[in-house]
Amino acid sequence: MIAAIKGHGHDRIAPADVAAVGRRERGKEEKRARIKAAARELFAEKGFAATTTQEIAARADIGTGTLFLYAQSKEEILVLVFRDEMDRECNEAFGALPRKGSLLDQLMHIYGSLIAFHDRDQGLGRVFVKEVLFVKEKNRRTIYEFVEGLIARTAMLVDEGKKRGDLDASVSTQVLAENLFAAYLLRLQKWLGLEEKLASVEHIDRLRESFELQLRGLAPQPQSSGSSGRQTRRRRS
Amino acid sequence: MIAAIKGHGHDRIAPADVAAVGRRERGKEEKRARIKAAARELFAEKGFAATTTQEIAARADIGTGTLFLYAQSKEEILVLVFRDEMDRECNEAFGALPRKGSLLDQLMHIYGSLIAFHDRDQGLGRVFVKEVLFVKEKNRRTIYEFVEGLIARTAMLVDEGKKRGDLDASVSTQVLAENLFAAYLLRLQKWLGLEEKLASVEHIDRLRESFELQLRGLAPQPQSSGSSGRQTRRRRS
DNA sequence: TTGCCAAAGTGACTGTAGTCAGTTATGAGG
DNA sequence: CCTCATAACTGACTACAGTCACTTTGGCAA
Repeated sequence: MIAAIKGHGHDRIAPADVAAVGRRERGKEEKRARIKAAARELFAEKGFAATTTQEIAARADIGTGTLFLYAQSKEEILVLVFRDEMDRECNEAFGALPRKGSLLDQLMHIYGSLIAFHDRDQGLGRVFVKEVLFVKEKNRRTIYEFVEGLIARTAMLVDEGKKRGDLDASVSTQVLAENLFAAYLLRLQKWLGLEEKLASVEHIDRLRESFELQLRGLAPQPQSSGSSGRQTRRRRS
Repeated sequence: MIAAIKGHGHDRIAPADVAAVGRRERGKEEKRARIKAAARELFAEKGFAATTTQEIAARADIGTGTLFLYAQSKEEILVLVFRDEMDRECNEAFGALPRKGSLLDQLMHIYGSLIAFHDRDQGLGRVFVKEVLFVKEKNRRTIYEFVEGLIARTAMLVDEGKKRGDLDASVSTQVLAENLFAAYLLRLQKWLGLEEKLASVEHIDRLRESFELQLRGLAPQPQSSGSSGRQTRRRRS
């Protein structure tokens, strides 16, 4: 298939050229794509549990063993697929961010759309959310990146909130972002893991309550130096 | 082994009597105990992955099939074992609660000791934490109860904090308790799941930061009615 | 006591995730 | 062009979680 382009002698390829990365790399990328496509289809058709790795390999037209060069477990195959879709959803959500809303509005916009996303396929979501923080794969850039990326983007929102004056400057952006994400993750896990068979709308409401409480009292202090003197200002009323 | 006590004729058992629940129930309870013991030993000896369900069954002196009457998966066997130990740890921690500490101190006492507990066996902890919110077993009273129980006890601490005047009365006890637990769980999952190979002490520090931020600004308002303006918009009962 | 039913128990068996010893393709150097 | 090193690939195979058709046991009523 199209040996082409390989002039013959010593025409060095530009190191970072896109198309000229050699057959190996291109082949791998193409296989990875085929695996994702095959898995996506089969999971949609029959669900995660009922799909066998053999089937995935067959539909992707590769050997069984090859599959496990690209993912270290069946669960990781799902993660491979899901990560793409989560990224897309996430990018859309951040793209359509209401520029003039409060921080809470913005957070709900993002995390609400993620909950809505999971609402569309709870079966797969369940497995994904379970694996989320437990995937150890050689080729980084899957879950870890996704989680950290989401937290980082949340941190950006928080930072903007600070600049707008919604939040006191002494609040740690990173800690707050993690706390917000933590509330989201717990909600997701309780929803998809345990019973709690509420409608997704209710989960969104609950999440809003969590967020509200986290943001409460973090508005800038009128004038005093940053740190609010911890607790008790007045003892028992 | 001590057939005993079964007088012989028609000595009716008091319906809710502890020891006289009939051979069936006693047999089941005893088997459950044997399973837990066997699993505990084997997991400690060889780790979770290297232990087979056959081995557990053999050491517990029951058939393979029987094992799966008591747990629906290998992971659930671990949960069975771990739940007991977590309970013990948890009870000890709550028992030794510093009565005169601040809410933050109390929270750190409880959750710090849980982190220390997990520090002692990270391999098993990893599996446990992964399963925590995803175990669906017929006989309730395992994970769900543990998680909800811990949240409820956290809520008690929060409530006491309110009574002491550490927290404003308008703060939702339940929501705050869940938020605190969420921060703990995320920390645990990042620790045992992803890399983050920090020492447990560091995780404790990070957790304290999370808790501090969550409690910040929740002290009672001097006199005005609850909300600090800005972004509380919805209320919910 | 006996007979019956349902609950509990069993282990040979099955389906499948994941491995590994062996094969093939790629590309670098000569 | 050929040769060699090694990365990529393969599918027959293995180990094991979990099932299921059958057996045993316990409890109860006649």
